[in-house]
Formats: sequence, C-alpha cells, structure tokens
Amino acid sequence: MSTIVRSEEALFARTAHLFAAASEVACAADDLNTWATSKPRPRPQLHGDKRIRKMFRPGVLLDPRSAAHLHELDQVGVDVRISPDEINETIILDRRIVILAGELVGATREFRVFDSADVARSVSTLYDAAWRVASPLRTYDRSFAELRALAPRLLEVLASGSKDETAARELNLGVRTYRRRVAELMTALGATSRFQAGVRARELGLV
Amino acid sequence: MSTIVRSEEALFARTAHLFAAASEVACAADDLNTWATSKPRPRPQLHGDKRIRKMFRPGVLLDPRSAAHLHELDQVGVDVRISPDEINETIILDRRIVILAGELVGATREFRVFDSADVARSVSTLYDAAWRVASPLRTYDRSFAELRALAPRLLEVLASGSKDETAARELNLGVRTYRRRVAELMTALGATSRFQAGVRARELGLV
DNA sequence: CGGGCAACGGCAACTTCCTGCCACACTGGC
DNA sequence: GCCAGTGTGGCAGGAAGTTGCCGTTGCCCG
Repeated sequence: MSTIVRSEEALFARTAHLFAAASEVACAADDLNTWATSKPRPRPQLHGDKRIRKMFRPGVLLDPRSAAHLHELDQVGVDVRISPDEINETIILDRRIVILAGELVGATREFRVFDSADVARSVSTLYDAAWRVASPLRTYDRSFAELRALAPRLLEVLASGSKDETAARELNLGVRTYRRRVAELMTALGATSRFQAGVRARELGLV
Repeated sequence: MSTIVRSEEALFARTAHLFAAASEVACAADDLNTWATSKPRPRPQLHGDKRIRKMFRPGVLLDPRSAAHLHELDQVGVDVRISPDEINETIILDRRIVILAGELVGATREFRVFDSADVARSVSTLYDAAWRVASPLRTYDRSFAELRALAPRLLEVLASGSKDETAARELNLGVRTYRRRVAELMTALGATSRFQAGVRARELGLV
C-alpha cells in the first residue's frame, strides 16, 4: 500500500506509465526542480478528458524561464495555479494514487507512493482546499507583473548589503514602499527572514 | 601598457607562461571560483626561489573543499593568508605585471592587465599593506575551527527562517551568543546584511 | 590555591526592520 | 466635476536584530 522510492529517476521509471494513463493529475511543488520537469519534457498531450492541475509557489514566477514554462503549460490546457502557502511536493493520480516527497537523503529525494483510496481521499481533500485559495496563473500573473519588473533591481540592492534607507533612495522609492516591495518579494519567495530570502533568491538564480 | 582581457579563458591562455616564469606571484581573491582554480590544477611546483602569496576572504574556509585546497597549497609552500577585509581580485607577477578583475559582463569577467612598473609598485604597496593585516592560514584556521564546527547548524537554522529566539534555543545557545556567532559568520562571509549573507552562503554551497 | 583568561549569557541602549494607519495624489468611469 | 479604487510615502509603535558592558563560570597555569 505504501512504497518508498529512493530517487527521482526510480520514481520516474516506476510511474511514467501511470501518468500517461491517468485521466486526472494533480500536483504541487515549490519550484520546477522536480523530476517532472528536470528532464526534456515529453510534450504534454492533453486529450479532452484529461485534467491536469499544477500548483506552485509564487517564487517560480520570478525566474523568467520557469515563468515561461508555466505559461506554456497553461497554453496547452494544464490548470496552473499559484499558491500563497508553503506546500510540500505532492502528486495525485486519478484520486487514487498519491506520491509524497519525503526527506532529502544526500542529494536525492525520497518519495512515498501510496496506492490507496483512503489516503488518496484525504490528500485530495487537502489538495482541493489549497487549490481553492490558490490563484489561477493568469490572474496571479497580472497582479504580479509589477513586482517582477522591480525584482531584479530590488534583489540587486538587497544582495549588495545596503540598508533600507540607502536602497530605497537608490531605487527612488520611499522607505515605506521599498519595504513593502521587499515584503512582497519575501512572500513570493516563501521566506520568513531576509537570510532565508537571500538563500532562496540565490537558489532560483535571481542574483 | 593596459590591456583588457574579456574572459577567464583568454586570461589563462595569455598569461599562463608568465605565471610559470614568474619568481614572485601575489594574488588576492574573494573565493576560489577563479580561473586559477576552476581548471584541473596543474600541480603547483615550487622551486626554492619562487614565492607565491595568496590572500582570501574567511568565507572560503567555510567550504570544506575550498579549505582543503587551501591547506594543500599551504603544504606545498604557498603563503596563504586570510584577509579580514573585502578585496578585489588582484594578481601581481614579479612586482611588474598587474592583473585586476573588472566588471562582470554577462557570465564572464573582464580583466585588465597592466605591464608597468609604476602601476605594479602602487598596487604592490596596497597589496603588502593588506597582506600585513591578514593572518597566516594556520593561525587563522585555529581561531576559526570553532565557528566552522558550528556553521552548518547555524546556517541551517538561519536558512530555515526561524527568528533568533527560536534558533538560539534550537542550538542550546543564549540569544546573545547566537547572535555573536551570526555576526562572526556574516563577517566571514563578508556580508553586511542577512540577506546578503544568505546569498553568499548559498553561493558557496553551504546551504 | 589564587590569578589570569576566555567564553557565555543576561541586560540595556541602540539600530534596523516591519506594519498598521492615514493623508495625499493619480486614474478611469460616470 | 465627482467618486471610487489604487498606489505612495510619512509617521508611529512595535518587533527583530546588533552591540557594548559586565558579572559568572570553568579552565589552565604558576
């Protein structure tokens, strides 16, 4: 009922056929560095009766490449939403099979695969709840455009180590507004401290 | 008298023979991601009359691989010192040829090569001054051992976004001491804000 | 044993950062 | 023009982070 898979490769090998066969796929991830997207993507083919939902953190929109990929998905009919909350990597197939990302063991991540209607029901409920509060990509993207335009310069001054006073002047912003932007950026990055924000920003290659 | 070299590769191609011939080499760098070390290193051979000085920021000692490399250099007779101050990448050959790192253009760095006794004299003076206040690797490393031992856990809690209060408890430290450690870490990373520290830490692959 | 000596951690003063509140300016629709 | 909606930035009060100071503790050495 519950199997542990030790690496992304193994998971891919083991479940690729399930993905192909599934008529409903729901997944959530913090970023795009997952097995699903790390390989040259098989062009997603959507027949009318297949529903794919994907949920991400706002941070991915800060990376132009990732953002482009998301829009591409959106284009071909995948439901893409942006979740304001932290979410663990989760995949649900046909409300039946659940895959949860687990510990990072060394460089590879472990996954737990459940083939159980009960587990699937519970997890689906949670997923749906998260899905409801998440915004559709296009909606979110519109409200996000502004921040994304400012982000590069914002990240630059942040990474340069200047203090808010200086940084705000640099960007011709009031200190208040500057901080508002920083707060938004941190939310987008899912960071609760500036240190963490720095790490995440670097992780996403934004600085 | 002054030549601009557009990339690290070009610099390497152009100056490798100078390095081989030089009897005195002095260089400074923030980290080890420089052309000198990015390639499979030609085993440095030191004949008795060749003097090599290298100066780095404390941050490099936080990365075990880099630290090991430094000690290796030290072993074969290179004078390695750790500078408490920010230093731009600088190379001086035989107090005659000076190479200064310049702007980052896209992904590659520009270098400026001077072949002038005057320039070399000035720069050498500054280099020597910085050299004097820098600590020999072994000395520094001893005083640094403690922080390095703590650093991984410190970075972990920092990167987890917890606030000092929580983090200190996590590490069984007083808040005061915790912050002392954070301050030391930031100094080691050459960071003046926690955001910057996060970026640097991630850059060095410490988180 | 007593006297440095270094690390610790509490305290306090200070700086930096965060955020709610509000007045102000700008904009688009009526 | 008027009005609602939105973004801005000052201000204030509070939270978080930074630093000097100092008493305490444990340790090494004479």
